[in-house]
Amino acid sequence: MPKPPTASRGKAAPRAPLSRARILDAALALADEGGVEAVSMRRLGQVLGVEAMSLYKHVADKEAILDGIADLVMAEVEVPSPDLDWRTSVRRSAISAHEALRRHPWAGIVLESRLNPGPARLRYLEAVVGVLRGAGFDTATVARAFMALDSHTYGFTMQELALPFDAATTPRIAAEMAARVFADDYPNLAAMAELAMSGAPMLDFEFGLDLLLDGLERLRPAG
Amino acid sequence: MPKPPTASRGKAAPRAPLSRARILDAALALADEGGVEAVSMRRLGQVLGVEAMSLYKHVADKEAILDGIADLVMAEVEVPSPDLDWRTSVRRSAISAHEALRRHPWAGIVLESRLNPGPARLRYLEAVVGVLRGAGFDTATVARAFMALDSHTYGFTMQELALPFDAATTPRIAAEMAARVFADDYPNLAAMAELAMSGAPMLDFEFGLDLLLDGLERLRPAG
DNA sequence: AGCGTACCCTTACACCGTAAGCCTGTCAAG
DNA sequence: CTTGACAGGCTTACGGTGTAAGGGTACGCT
Repeated sequence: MPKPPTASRGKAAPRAPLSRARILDAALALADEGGVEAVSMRRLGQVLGVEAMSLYKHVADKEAILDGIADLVMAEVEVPSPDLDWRTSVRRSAISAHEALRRHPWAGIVLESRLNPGPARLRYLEAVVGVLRGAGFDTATVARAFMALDSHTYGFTMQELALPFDAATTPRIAAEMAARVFADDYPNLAAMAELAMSGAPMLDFEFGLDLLLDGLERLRPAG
Repeated sequence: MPKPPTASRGKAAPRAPLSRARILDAALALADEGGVEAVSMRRLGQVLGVEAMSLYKHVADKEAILDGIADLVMAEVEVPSPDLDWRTSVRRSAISAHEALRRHPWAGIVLESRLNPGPARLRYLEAVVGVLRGAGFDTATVARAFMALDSHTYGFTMQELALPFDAATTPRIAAEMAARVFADDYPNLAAMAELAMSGAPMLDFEFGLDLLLDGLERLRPAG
């Protein structure tokens, strides 16, 4: 006696019919709570009440799933608006990207290892490039500027996430690090650790961002 | 009849006795030619003429191996000298780090996911922080400046490596991309693709780097 | 001579991604 | 109503992964 696969009529189907979107949502949730290595085809199937192989009817690869959830994260970042002035527009979207990447700590690594940008990423790229061009930068400078800005966003976030402390626990761990590293061998790092112990915020995404934006503004052709 | 495990006396031993260093060297080679996913305990053992489990006598984990080879890469980067002026010193070491990461394309991702810096990394951190402090920056600014500089180094390199083209093949692939992306949907990206097709170098590590250094110089207390 | 021990091997387990093929409920065409 | 195609799920299997547990052996020391 096979258990009824779907109710014969309008009775609520025992499970929703599975779809690319449902798979990606579940994968995103898995990644958020357990990191990328927590999303495996088997576990994903389990969460969805389905066997692992069933996923392959809706998705080519595990790679495709990673592509998908990476783009879901990209879809969360605020696309720069062409209506604001270029600087605040780009600044806001960079900050928004930083926040999105922090919300999904696994996403940086995944995005960086992806070859083909998804639609959300393309939309973002298009908009940023558009705003920069609109600001009067020539094409070559736009390319360089974009690389610099995005490098800071990704690089900063990933270092930040790799750091062994989050904002809340900074002083504790910093003290521990200071002890390990102590004085003699690394005096300069010890000074940094001391600073961190004082509770001063060490992580300032906007510092580097503004350095870059200031520099770009200075390069911008008048008009 | 077990094959002679080691020659009874001075006859050249059939294999060197295995050691952490030998393991790391082999792992580094493996990673360089096949990426991180090419370094597995079994394959590593095979390369060293040894069974996988034997590695665990010299190394705690696979993680420890990754820690090790990551630090080997860090050891390749030029530590900033306190004798040069701060700017050229920091600049040179950033460029050197960029080159080291390019030589070992897998290293960026590995380094970013590592929690505890190895000795080479510590040496590098200590030196950079030292030079920045020597340049007159106060501690808080040193922390921010360092984060910004390192973010650019890592972020840029990783984007660069994720890009589907290297310098040589740029025009070809860019053309292909331009076709895929074509005009209507992403006019700005199309313009970028066109630029890339013209053969103009798109990747300029030093552009963003100098933006940051210029900004820092301006922030630097006089004297 | 005998012992400790450093080193390597064997076996085994739980997990991974996915190729190949089967089974069955649904639905449109005849 | 019958029939056939087919979509969407399941089963099984293969070759890979990291590593826990324990077995054996050859060397250096006393």
